[in-house]
Amino acid sequence: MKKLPSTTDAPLHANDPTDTLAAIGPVARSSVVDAVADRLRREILAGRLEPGSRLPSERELSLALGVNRLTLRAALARLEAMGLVVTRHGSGTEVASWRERAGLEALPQVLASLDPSEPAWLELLVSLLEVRRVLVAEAIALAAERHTEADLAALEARAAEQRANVDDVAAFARGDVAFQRTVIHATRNVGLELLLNSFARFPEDQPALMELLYDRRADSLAFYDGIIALIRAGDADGARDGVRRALEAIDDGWFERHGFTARAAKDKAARDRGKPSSTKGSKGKK
Amino acid sequence: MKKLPSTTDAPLHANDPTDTLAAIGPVARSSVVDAVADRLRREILAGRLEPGSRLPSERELSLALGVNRLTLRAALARLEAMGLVVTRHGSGTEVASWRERAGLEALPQVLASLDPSEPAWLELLVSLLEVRRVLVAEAIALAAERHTEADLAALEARAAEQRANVDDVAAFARGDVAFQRTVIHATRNVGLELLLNSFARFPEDQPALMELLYDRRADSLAFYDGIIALIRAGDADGARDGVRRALEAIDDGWFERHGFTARAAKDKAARDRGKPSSTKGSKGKK
DNA sequence: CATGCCAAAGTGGTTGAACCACTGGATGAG
DNA sequence: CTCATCCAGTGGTTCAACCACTTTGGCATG
Repeated sequence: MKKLPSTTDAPLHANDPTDTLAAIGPVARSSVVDAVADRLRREILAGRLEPGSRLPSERELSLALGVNRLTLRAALARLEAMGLVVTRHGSGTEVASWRERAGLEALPQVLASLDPSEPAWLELLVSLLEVRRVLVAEAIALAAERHTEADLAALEARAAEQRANVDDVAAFARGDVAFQRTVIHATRNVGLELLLNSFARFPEDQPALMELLYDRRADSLAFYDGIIALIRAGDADGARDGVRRALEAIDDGWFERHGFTARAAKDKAARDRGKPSSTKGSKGKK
Repeated sequence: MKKLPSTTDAPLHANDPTDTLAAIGPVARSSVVDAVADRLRREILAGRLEPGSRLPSERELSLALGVNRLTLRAALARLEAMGLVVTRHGSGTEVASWRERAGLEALPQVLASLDPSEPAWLELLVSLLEVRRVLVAEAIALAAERHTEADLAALEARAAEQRANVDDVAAFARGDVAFQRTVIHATRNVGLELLLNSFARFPEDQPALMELLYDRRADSLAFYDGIIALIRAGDADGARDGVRRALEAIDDGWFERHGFTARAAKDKAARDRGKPSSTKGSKGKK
């Protein structure tokens, strides 16, 4: 029987005492299938189980993990829904390429399964922030076109709530999602709403990352006001460009503050192959 | 025991003879849990099971559906992973609000669970196309910045393949996804790659919709050439604006061709509250 | 020798019954 | 009235057995 690359061996059971220690973490993983699914998810996302390779049979694997076959099946079902694994009746279960099958909600998880010192980690974070910039800019632009007075009032309310959250990272992260949801509500676009959902579990799932990303919360408060002003102004195209550039500046600042300057710059240089620095506009944020 | 609003009653079993007849369709739904999950998914997405309401207990529901409790559980697990349902140990399973929890991949499914004559259907399609426009434009812009010669060659190859697919909608839809994947590969952005995955199952899952959306395949071929030219030119900002406007024109044309003119226009008017028609650019597609 | 059938082994899929763990409201003591 | 306790009902897990599908390799047939 093939043995999985072990992280923490030991049978996975509901009242495993280690859970008590980890209770400070993401949340007590009380369920066995949660534990099994998490374990396999990490193995796959960290690349220790290669895409295309076949998993051991359910009977073997369940034995190896010390859980019932049905429990393992529940975990595998979850992974399959996530697009991390493909199972075919009569044939077997194979590891899928998450890049080709998983949805956006996998990105935070991949990020969490890697170490920030790895180059891949930085690449993923850059990708994530890039996507966020586009979506935020577009949402604000559409909101500028389509908002009502009620939307503006709701935004003001959310921004006010956030002022009370500056000292609590977790609360602030949740509040930020709430603010973005309010913006998106003003766009009347269901697709953006669903897109946001992929980011929404982020705060709960990856509190450590939140701590990193949501430094400078006071600055965010000012940014909220800027966003509201842009939406109120109603100039979609202007808002789109302004927000895009403002967010680029913010993200660049974040990388510098966190000592990614060299690598980020190198990364950027490698990308801007022979192109004039076209994105260096002069337009400010507001 | 509460009975579900019935669509097709009758116990759901593997070798249901109707599957043979439907084999031409999406693909033979051979699995029981597939059938159960599909059934419940439809009930929820079509709004027949209201968000917030509690599902019958697993024991009751499995009995009502004529399947084993574990089979039902597998289906529920899938729905939970999709964000359509939330289950709490000891308490029960309740229908979640897909707008607040589901990912982008739910959009095509919701679309498919509604009738095109319903107003909600049009709203969803408009949302979907809007999101697609943004993502495609951004992908092309980033590709313009970061592509290599190899990327361009791959794009040419994909475009050439599509010329052979003009007569086969299904093949063309798959090829279109492949083309977009190649564009996105040139962006070096994993997030966009994952985002595309949410659209990738579309052709397999909703062939009927493909028939509708991919009329005018010859025009798409020309559009491919235009995209490649834009990427080769390397002007990110120009590409972004150009593609955005071209796609807006294309989508508007689609709505007109399919008799949504009145409603789409009304819809649009309701949105452009007091704004000058700023999006009416003059730039053509290439 | 080439072809096609088909039986066997191995894989995932489904079942029924039983038991465990958790939640929330009913119960009853203080 | 307040609070601790109990318990009925819900989801979670296990077991052992069987069903359905895929693959493969050997065998019969041409």
